[in-house]
Amino acid sequence: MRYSESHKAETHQRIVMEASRRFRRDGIGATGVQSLMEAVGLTHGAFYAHFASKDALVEEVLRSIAREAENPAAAAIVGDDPIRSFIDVYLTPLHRDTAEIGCPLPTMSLELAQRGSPSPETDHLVVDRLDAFERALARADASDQSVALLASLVGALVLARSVSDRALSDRILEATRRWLLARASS
Amino acid sequence: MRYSESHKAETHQRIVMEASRRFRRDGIGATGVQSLMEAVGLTHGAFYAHFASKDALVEEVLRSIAREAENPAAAAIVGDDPIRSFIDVYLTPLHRDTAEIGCPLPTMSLELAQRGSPSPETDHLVVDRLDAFERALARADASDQSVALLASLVGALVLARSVSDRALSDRILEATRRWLLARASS
DNA sequence: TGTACATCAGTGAACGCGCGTTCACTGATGTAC
DNA sequence: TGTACATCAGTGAACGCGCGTTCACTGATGTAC
Repeated sequence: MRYSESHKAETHQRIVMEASRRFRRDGIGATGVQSLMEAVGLTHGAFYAHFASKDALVEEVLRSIAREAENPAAAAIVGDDPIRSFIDVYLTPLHRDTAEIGCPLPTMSLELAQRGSPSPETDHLVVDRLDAFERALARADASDQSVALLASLVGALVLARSVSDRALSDRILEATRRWLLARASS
Repeated sequence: MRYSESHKAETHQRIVMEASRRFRRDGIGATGVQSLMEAVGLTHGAFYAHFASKDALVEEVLRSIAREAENPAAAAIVGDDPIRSFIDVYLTPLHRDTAEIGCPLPTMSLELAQRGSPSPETDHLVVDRLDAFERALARADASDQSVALLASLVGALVLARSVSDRALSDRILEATRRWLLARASS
């Protein structure tokens, strides 16, 4: 069946977006090509009309995430106190429970490294975030603080998503948030 | 072939220790039963003379890690300034590059959660660490600070292991270390 | 305007592979007679 | 002391399964005549 001119590009984009959500929610390894294509409404064979391999999809998803400014993690770098806003949005139960539209670093960064494909895409995600922090901070120790802040945020989300005790998970988010706001807000 | 009385327990322990290293270095999913048993010098079939399943091994490894005090992450909670010592040891290139004998949280915690088996073992690892911090801190905001400190340490190690640029990786460790020592040391 | 052909996104069976797991079997050693 | 048997850690072939990937094929539509 032949489709309208934009049809392929639209399908392509739907695959990328679904993968982007699943990679962040379930991880890359746990996202199979077959179930991914089923979710998009196609059979697995069609995948290779759009991507040379799963790794090629991973790269495109990373580029797509780096591009988008709509994810909660990126959207909050605005307002009077952008750092405070970012912390407030990042360390919420909502962000913890909706990994599929959240920051890719807590879920994907380590897996990308363990997969052994050291593409510079991960570095870009980290560097872009650090640059945004440094711009918003504009302090003497902005460089160190940006790094420490990002590490705290990512670590808190990793731990909050890892523990099974909901109360402990909430405590991790709230305590880190309080502590960071007392020390890191500009 | 029948073996000496302690032989089975020794083999059992060798499997647990090898798995403990591999789980932390490569991840649980990436550690296959076959290659694990090969590393111990046995065939894969023998695995089930020691463990009911791979999940049973995972649980025993977690218990083993919680028990051991020899890993660098736990060993440093001593001396005049135990928090400082801990930070100094945790945020080193050595710890980053020897995940197999390091803290299990950066590598294993998220994967345990993603596997969907919410055993309380992960929670114990986190709670034990937090308790140790609180005891060493003994300050008014010790609870918040313990959580934020652990989050920073875990996040920094996750990020340092994720980026491919070695200089950036070193910078993540050093900047977080400087920032934490200036604010979190007791 | 009507017919023949080219295009190509998507189909679905099949590929080799490694996974966790099962199980009939081996054979060196400890124990019983 | 010598022989027969029981034990059981470890062997290795085989299981079903899902993975990523390949490929001959389909068939609705756009284009050419």
